[in-house]
Amino acid sequence: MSQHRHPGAPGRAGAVPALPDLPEATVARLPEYLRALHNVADSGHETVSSEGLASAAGVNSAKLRKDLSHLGSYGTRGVGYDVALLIEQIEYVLGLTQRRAVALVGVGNLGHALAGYDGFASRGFRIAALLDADPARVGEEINGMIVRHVDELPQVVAEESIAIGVIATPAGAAQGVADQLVAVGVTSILNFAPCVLSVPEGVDVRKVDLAIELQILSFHEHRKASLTALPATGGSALTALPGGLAATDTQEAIGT
Amino acid sequence: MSQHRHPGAPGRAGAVPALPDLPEATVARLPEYLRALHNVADSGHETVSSEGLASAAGVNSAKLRKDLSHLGSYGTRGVGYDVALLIEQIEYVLGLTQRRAVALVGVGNLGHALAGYDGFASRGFRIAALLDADPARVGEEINGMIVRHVDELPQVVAEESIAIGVIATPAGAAQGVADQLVAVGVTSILNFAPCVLSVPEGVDVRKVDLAIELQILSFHEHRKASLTALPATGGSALTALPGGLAATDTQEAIGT
DNA sequence: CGCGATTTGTGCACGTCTTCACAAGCGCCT
DNA sequence: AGGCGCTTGTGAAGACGTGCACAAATCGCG
Repeated sequence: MSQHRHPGAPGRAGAVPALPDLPEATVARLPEYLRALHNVADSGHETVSSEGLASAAGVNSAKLRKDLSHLGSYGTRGVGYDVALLIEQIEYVLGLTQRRAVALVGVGNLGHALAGYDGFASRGFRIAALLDADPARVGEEINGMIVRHVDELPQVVAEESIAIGVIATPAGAAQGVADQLVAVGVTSILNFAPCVLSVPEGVDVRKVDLAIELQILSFHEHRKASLTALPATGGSALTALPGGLAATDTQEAIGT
Repeated sequence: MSQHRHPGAPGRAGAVPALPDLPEATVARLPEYLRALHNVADSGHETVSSEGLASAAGVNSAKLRKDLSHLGSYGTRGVGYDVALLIEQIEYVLGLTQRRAVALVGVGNLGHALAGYDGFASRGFRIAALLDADPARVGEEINGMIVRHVDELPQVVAEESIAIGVIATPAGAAQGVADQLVAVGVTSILNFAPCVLSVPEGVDVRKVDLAIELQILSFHEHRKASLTALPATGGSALTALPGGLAATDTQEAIGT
């Protein structure tokens, strides 16, 4: 392993240099590494150690090294990782070498915000279409784009070669929209509606539920409260939490 | 074990009936079960089997049973789970018996949408304060609430006894806001800014990064494309994905 | 040219999560 | 009252993810 030759990234023509099938946990962390790497690059460093990158990404350095090793990584012992090269590698693996077009269905409260979110544009995506089922919303202009009716999905997807759909409708409408998306060839869905989607095999769904995140935090609050209520000496239950707002993980000190 | 007596939920006075410390993976799924249970309740069923609830929540029934067993669960063999009782139990464990107040910092694009998101209100939370650092935004009314300046945090937190903060600022401002939140006694943070927060021990942080979710989907798209490109017979690469938009997981057929 | 400082890549052990498979328990019907 | 079918709760096995600790590799310096 690790003869110094780049297996896939640079010659980005035919693609298909046999993507290694990474552990899901690793895949989920690669985007975070990518973001951290861009920060490091912006701060002028050409290389970064696993330690430095790990703390910038909020993980343990051993985990980071193992993750990177899975993609046949590009580090140099005694030196660290070449920032530019690693960015290129991760972007390649994540399929971000070309900007991906996504369709956003549901331009309500949340959809509106997503349509205007520039974090998508800066991280490899292009919102290529806004769609809604409500005729009252069709025609509205958001962020320079016109909202079209969801029934135009077939044309829209064909025009823009869209493979990813984002659902930001109410829960009741989500399954229907998912079916429509699948029917026109979308194979990845990001679902913001609080419901389970059922899709054919081969279609990937990820779900983001804002209330669930809060509920998980609520559990920990509850547990913390029930612990500080009994134990002996501690004192300073809910109201205290005195000074020390200092660091714990220390992500500063990146390259150097 | 499992003598039929409710360890904690009903007598909701003194609390502290020794929360069992659940596996994190279980905690992360409880909110989904809760949502599914409300659906079941709305459809009129009084009991539900692990199979039924599991498919409504999009998980495997063995996993659901084990999860519920961790909280000393309330099922009856041969019958299933009492829907109302289970709802009460899970809400208790998640600390949702009283509505929790949260402070939302950052009323930009995304923050605006979060402020108007009714999913919070209906799932046990109350947005008790909107804050922003930009003087131009202070005073604005959103959804019946007035935006206050972030420096008023100490008063706001005291007034409303807030323990959870939501950060929806740009990445650059997030760490500063987190420090401020921690300083006034907030012990749980939901972070929408694309950056790592460093906080003292005892403070919980959960992160939601919308672009990361898309990048994970992008990886799977890339992999699917690189697989359908080579293999022999398949054909129908990107453009096809013919009919069959049918079900796979089938979450319908809930109780019955 | 060799040596020491540094940092990656990884074998191994450990812990957590998932899944299977089945005994124990419950209600209903005869 | 007894038996039968259904469903929970759980032990045990397996899969997966994590973190330690160290050998291998590279650089820079004397």
